[in-house]
Amino acid sequence: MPNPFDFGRFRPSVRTAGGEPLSALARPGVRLPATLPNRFPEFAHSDFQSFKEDPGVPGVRVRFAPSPTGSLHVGGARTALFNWLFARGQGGRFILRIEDTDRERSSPEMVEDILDALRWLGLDWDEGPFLQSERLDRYRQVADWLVSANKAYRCFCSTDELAAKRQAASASGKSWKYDGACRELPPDQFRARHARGLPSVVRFKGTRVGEVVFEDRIFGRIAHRTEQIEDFVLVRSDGMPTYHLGVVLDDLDMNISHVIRGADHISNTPKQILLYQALERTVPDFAHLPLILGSDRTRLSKRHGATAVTTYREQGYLPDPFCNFLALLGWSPKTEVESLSTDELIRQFSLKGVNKSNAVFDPEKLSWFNSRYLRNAPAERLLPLIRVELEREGLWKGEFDSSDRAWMLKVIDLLKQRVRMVSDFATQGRAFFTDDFEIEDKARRKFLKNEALPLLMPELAARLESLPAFGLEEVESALRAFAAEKEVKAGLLINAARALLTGKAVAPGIFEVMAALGRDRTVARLSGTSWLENEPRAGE
RNA sequence: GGCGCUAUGGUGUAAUUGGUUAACACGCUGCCCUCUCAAGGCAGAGAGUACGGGUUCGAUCCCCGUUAGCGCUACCA
Repeated sequence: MPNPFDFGRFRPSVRTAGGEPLSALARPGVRLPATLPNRFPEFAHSDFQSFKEDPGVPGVRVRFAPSPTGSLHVGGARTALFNWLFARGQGGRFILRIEDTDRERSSPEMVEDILDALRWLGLDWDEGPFLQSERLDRYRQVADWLVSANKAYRCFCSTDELAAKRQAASASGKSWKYDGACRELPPDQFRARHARGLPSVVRFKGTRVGEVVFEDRIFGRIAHRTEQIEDFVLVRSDGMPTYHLGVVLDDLDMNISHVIRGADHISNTPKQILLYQALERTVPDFAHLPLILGSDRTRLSKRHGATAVTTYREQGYLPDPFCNFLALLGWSPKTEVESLSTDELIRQFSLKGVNKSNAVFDPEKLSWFNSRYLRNAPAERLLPLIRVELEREGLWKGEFDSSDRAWMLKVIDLLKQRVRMVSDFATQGRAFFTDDFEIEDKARRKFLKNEALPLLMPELAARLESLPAFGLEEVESALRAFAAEKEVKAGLLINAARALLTGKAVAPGIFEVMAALGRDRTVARLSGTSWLENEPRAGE
């Protein structure tokens, strides 16, 4: 097995135009403040001061950091999966963090929803979930330090002012980024505005020479010139940290070794690297994952149908095939075998197998994985899942899991062959679990039109009723003998029986159905005549 | 608009220190099996690797340009 650490240790660098490392320009003697009381005593390596002295050792620590502005979608699930697979494969730690600094859009319900979805997928976390909203003091503390070290500054420009400038620029066809109006505010002006109680944000004081270069584990070398990186906001006027401050500080405090996240963050990475530099810390490894798109090659969204993981759970998809399918979006195993159990996924996953191009989400293939999994799963495993579906339909009976358990397992084995989702057991298999079912029109049209049937079926029922035993073979030979005797094709009887017994045009082999239903139910349904009365309406 | 990234059948992905009939899976078509539908078996269609140049005996692979798509360009994350 290839060693996933084979590709060497990439370190990003920031260089001036002259080529010397930017850290050489950093002001000497600047120290971080003593850390606040640790709000996360669970962290083994979270001491912001000390871990720098102890590089190398930590091992793999990765994280998934969704923001609770919506429920977990397939893109997020794939990101979580890859982090989890990497951690599990490396014997590392998988940490869950909730980025809820956007007060407007975040909600506790969504946090629960995301946790639920992750649990369902089987992606268990080792630490967390940690909420950024509980670390506010820490962000402010570090932001203050940054300001005092002249690596950030307070900006009094109002959003209106900025919007106006941006407007003006775009009106004349030019791009605009923050002009640094407050960057070198004279002390007296600063004091004056401060005294007036003007709201302000904290902006990062970026350098304007050289370029930021980093080696992405997946995309390779990525370079940005620093001049195109504006002085981004670190702390909003309401005191809440922005994403950039949040991620960097959290990844530092949580001692994250590999940042594995969506490629939509590639362009943010240089900003964050600058921040790491300003904080005088080493930078984690970055691995950006290609994005998942809808069938029209635009970013997956609601109008592409289901994007929330919970929707798939509700529709009867299973976590294992779901993860298997997700893993194949952007990653491929070394071998040609695509159907992998979660354990095999862990064993085979490597960042080296991840490609760079965006992938289109194909529900058909997901469905194939799901049906394949269902077909091969032992009935015992499926029973609890099916129970949920039957309960939802009001079809569940206690005996199914007690006195009739053996029978139930047999029925599951029968039905699982041609099912695509768990919910199909309750719909396609309804007639096995209750006598209250309808004969679908399609079955009527296909199988019940022959005029001889109203006479034949009750007679067949009588024949079956008198059978000494009601096993597969007895039933089959009885039906075939009856067909021969009446000089009709066995298929005519078989298909009519299918419609009468299951209500469906599609069902398992008819003799298996009869054996599973048992003599009484089989005879009753075949001899019943109610189907003659409800003719389907004309035109249907 | 600026900046960044990407580009192999319809979809997901393989492939070669540059040399293969460009491979596998989903989907699709036909046949077999057969009591329906799946499954399974067999056979097939579908890309000449976005386009245009270059380097080379030879390019999907290296270089340049173009195009397209996506991402970033917020006091969202």
